[in-house]
Amino acid sequence: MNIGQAAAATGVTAKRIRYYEQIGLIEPAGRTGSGYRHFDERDLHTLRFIQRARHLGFPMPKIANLLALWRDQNRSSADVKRLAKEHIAELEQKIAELQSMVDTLKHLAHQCSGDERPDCPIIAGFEGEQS
Amino acid sequence: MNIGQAAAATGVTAKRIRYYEQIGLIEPAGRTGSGYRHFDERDLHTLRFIQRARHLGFPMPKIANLLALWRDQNRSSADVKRLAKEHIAELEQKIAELQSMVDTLKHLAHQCSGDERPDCPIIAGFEGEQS
DNA sequence: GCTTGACCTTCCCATAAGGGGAAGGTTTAT
DNA sequence: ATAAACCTTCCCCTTATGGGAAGGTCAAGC
Repeated sequence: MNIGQAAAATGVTAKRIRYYEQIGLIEPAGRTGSGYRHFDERDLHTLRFIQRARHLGFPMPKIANLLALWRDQNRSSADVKRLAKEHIAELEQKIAELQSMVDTLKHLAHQCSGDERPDCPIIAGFEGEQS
Repeated sequence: MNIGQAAAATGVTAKRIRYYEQIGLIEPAGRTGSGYRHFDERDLHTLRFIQRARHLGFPMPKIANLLALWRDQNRSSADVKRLAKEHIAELEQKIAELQSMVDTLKHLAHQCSGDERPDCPIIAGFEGEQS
C-alpha cells in the first residue's frame, strides 16, 4: 500500500507520515524497488495510534513515549497513567491561562459601551492601570 | 534611553523590541550618531501597551489593529469591542478544545488501575475504539 | 590615554509540527 | 504511447521570539 492510500486509511497526511519517519517517531517504511514507501496493516495501526494521541493534544516527545509503552508488553499501567496525568496537568494549566485572559477581557468588554464614541475601557485597560 | 533600559523599564526584551520594529509593529526607533536606538517615554508607553495586549493573548496582527485604534482619536469603541469579542471567541474555542481533551483523558485515566500490570485503558483507547 | 567590561549593532540558526510547491521519476489507464 | 495521477527529495514558509557570533561603542577606572 502506497503512502497516499495509507494517508487516506488513517487520516494522517502523506506529508506528516514522511515527517514522522524523518524525526524517528516511526520506523522507516519499507521501499519498493523504485523507491516508493509501502505500508502494511501494522504501520496503519501505528499511524492511527499516533493520530489519536495527537487529537488528545500530546506533543511529539510524549507520543514517542506512549508508542514505546504501547509496544512494551512489560509496561506497567502506572507509567502510562503518569504520562496521561502529566499531560492533563499541562492542558489544565493552559486552560487556566486562557480562562484568565477571557475573564479579564470580558470584564473590560462589559464596561465598554461599544458605540461610536472613542472612549473605551478596553483600550484604557491596555494603557496602564493593571500589570 | 538605550534599548536595554527600555527593556528593563517595560518588561519587553531588547530582542523583542527589535523584532517589533522589524515587522513594523512599532515605528523605527530614533538613532544616536553611532547607531544606537534611543527611546523616550512615548515609546515606552507603546511598548507597555503591546506587552499588556500580549499578556491577554492577542496575536501580533490584532495587536497592530489595537495600536492603530489606540492612536486614532476618532476611533469608535464599537471597533475595539468587536476586536476584543472576536479574540474572546477564539480563546473560548481553544479552551473548549483543550477541555474536551482533558475530559477524554480523565475518563480514560480514571479507568486505569495505574499499577504494575500492563493492561491499560488509556493505551487501549488510543488503539482504536474511539475516533 | 588606555584598557576593560558592559553595552550596542546586524546577521544567521533554531524552535513545533508540519503545509505548499518545485523538479523530476513511476505507475496505471486509456 | 502518452497523459494523469502517483511518488520522491528538497527547500522555503509559518509564530514570536531566543541564542549566539562577529564586531562597533561607551563609561569607568587606572
